[in-house]
Amino acid sequence: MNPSVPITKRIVLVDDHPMIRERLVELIERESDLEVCGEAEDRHEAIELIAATRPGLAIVDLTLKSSLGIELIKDLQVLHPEVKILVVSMQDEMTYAERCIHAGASGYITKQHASRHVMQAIRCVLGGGLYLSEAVTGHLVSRSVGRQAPGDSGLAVSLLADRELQVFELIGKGSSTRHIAELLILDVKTIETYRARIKEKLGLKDGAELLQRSIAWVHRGAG
Amino acid sequence: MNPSVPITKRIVLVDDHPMIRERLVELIERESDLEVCGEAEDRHEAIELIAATRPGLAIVDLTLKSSLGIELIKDLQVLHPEVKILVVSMQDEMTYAERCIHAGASGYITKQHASRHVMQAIRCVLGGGLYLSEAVTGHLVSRSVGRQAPGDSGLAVSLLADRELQVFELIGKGSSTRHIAELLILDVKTIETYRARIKEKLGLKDGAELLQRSIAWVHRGAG
DNA sequence: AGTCACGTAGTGTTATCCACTACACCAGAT
DNA sequence: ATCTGGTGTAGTGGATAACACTACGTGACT
Repeated sequence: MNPSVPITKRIVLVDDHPMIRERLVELIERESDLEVCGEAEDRHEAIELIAATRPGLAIVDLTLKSSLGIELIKDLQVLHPEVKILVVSMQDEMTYAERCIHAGASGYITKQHASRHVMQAIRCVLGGGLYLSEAVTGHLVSRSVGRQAPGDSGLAVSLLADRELQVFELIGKGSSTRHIAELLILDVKTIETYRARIKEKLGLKDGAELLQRSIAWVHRGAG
Repeated sequence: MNPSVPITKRIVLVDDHPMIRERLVELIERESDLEVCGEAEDRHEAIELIAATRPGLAIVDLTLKSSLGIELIKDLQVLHPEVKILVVSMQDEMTYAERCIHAGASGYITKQHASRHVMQAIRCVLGGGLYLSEAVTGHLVSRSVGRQAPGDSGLAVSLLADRELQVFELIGKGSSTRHIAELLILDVKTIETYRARIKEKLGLKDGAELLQRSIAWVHRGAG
């Protein structure tokens, strides 16, 4: 590890927006010790490319055309656990960041950030660190004070009791409290209690946050 | 109009993704007869900037933070009808393209397209033309040729007015009525009216159905 | 044998939804 | 040149749903 002869780190880009890729290529190639060794537009391409090139880092967009980015992250985690993953997403929702990290990513940054933050994130992740933008860290830290060990389950959703989870899922599908009550043959008041307990356990502020979380949960395949 | 001494065309960029802006700046500055005379991240900034600089073209992202893209186009159409507008959007839905053109844009291209298409679009619009990517034109043409029978619906969602669609999308993302009102800087009562009109147009019975439909729409377009 | 999480439900207050109305504006149709 | 209809905006008043808080039996773990 002689600093005067640094090893060139190889990076692949997975994003279906050419302009973003082009910009990333430029940023990366400008650094003498980094290079882009390939680009992919979807999950399939990405997996082949990474198998072929064995890069040190994959920069992945969350919202690929045909496939969910998060699935790609999980795949890569299994297939190539040594490849670091940095998520560059359009979404600023914390929900996504949490899921990505849990799925195995080492960094999450949104496209709202300037390129110098992106470079920072790349460096950080390549150096073995975990990169999260401030907004997100605040949220995550406050919820994982216990800093659970690797096995952890991570997702707060696993804190939910069975009935709570059922209700959570139904909320995410857009069912009203009344409808859920009828479905489960319970009093509306009982469902309200569940809602409250879920919000408490997941640290959610109001019904809207609960709704958003549950939608995300239902639509990005459970953990 | 001596071709050997072309007038430099001035362009403003309105997009909340710095990386996209950076890439566009690069592409544009590379052309000798074009220049970027300013950048904005939201509607307000954009309007001030355009009033101040009077560019020949504004390149506008549809999905600004608070999803006011279309409103911006309408504003500009009224305030500065001489400024051409090219929409560069993440959405490939034709619904949007159609609306944008109607609102006064002269071009619509998605970020999925390579930069050379973007340049083409810029040239086309600056030259006084209308630019649409193939997929979209096909759709528009087929629609203006007769089609549109009563049962049609094609997409019921296309019955919605612009504001209604905005609200519909925000509902699908789990935002509360209050939150939507704040985002769009409107009275809660106004949003309630939109909810009612959406329900009517889409034939939905209650809020839960509205919620479900909007979630489905947001999380897998069309339907 | 006592705490603790869970499933269930009640009370009272506050916020939201809903049905209806209003009105200005613009675009097409008559 | 006027009428009609869609759109963007907002209000009123009554019906519903959400929220905060409390309650209690049951089983589990310590």
